[in-house]
Amino acid sequence: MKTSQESLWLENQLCFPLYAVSRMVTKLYTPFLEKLDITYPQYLVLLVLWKEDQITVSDISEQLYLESNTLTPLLKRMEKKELICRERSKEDERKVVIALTRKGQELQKEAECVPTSIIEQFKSDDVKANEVVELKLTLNKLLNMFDRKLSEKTV
Amino acid sequence: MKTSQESLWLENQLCFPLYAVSRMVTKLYTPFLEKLDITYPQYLVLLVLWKEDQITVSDISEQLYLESNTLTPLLKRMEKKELICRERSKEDERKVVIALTRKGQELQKEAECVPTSIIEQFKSDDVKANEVVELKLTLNKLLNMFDRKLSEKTV
DNA sequence: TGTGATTATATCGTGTACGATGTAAAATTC
DNA sequence: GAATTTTACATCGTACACGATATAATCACA
Repeated sequence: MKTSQESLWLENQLCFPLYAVSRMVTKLYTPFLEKLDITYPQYLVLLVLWKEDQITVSDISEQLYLESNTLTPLLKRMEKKELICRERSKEDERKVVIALTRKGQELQKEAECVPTSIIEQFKSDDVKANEVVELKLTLNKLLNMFDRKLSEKTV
Repeated sequence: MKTSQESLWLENQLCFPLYAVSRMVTKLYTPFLEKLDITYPQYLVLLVLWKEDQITVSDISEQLYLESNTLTPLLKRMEKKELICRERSKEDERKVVIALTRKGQELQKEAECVPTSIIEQFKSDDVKANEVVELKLTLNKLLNMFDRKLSEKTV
């Protein structure tokens, strides 16, 4: 049984390795994304748009769990780089439709090598492939759980 | 076998749930930390200091994997809140020693309930306790691996 | 049909993160 | 022991995150 003091040790926390690994993985992407002149959150937006183009800000918001206060400035920066277009919907003037430009579409080909390059760096003697698979499964379960909790609170 | 297109789908990425869950867990802490008038990274600094007081900025940097460009302003804000003292070391004028104030020490008692409150929220029908343990183990392995890689590059 | 509630996005302020660079003290080298 | 290198922090600029709030368009319904 852990004492209440011990429960406050950094090495006993789950949250800390989650926070630290997340930042380190983002750093892994940086050299690859720099070549494409994009940041990691911008890459995530592109992943969403490459799957489905011409979607609203709130569609992106739902998929990435980022609010408009984060997305609006981020999307404006992507517009300035001419990766996307932002346009008010005709049917519903509240909505803003995000569409890939030619440049944004063409970036997909250049990005196709990124995922395997990253996975490569996860391989090591200590961390087996099946552990990484388990990690991803558990994280996705947690994500869905937190997602449900959030929507329950709104209702 | 995944196509190169499919490898760019958000749901096939490992990095994304890592990034999203990390942010969500930080949000879980917010209501608890707000009562203590601290942020999540400030809480991490306190965790380090509660274990070992009177350490240098680079000691904290090593444990949290945060550089001085992040820590210096963060520690200054904590100094303004009178949680810590920042003082140049007499032996080595380059070093800055961080020490808890009385207020910073006393905050520990109030924080002791936080870890269990958070763990409580991880429990769910979908995510079993042993999965959370596995998650933590794998994340720590990855953290150590990336840590080694970083130090190799410096050498 | 008007009017209050809801929705979709934007703005503002604060606090991280982090690459690049600066600076002064200490260590190393010649 | 002076010059060079390294170390320990600090500063600067840019880009997220996010709580709180604003605003305009749409919806709901009395």
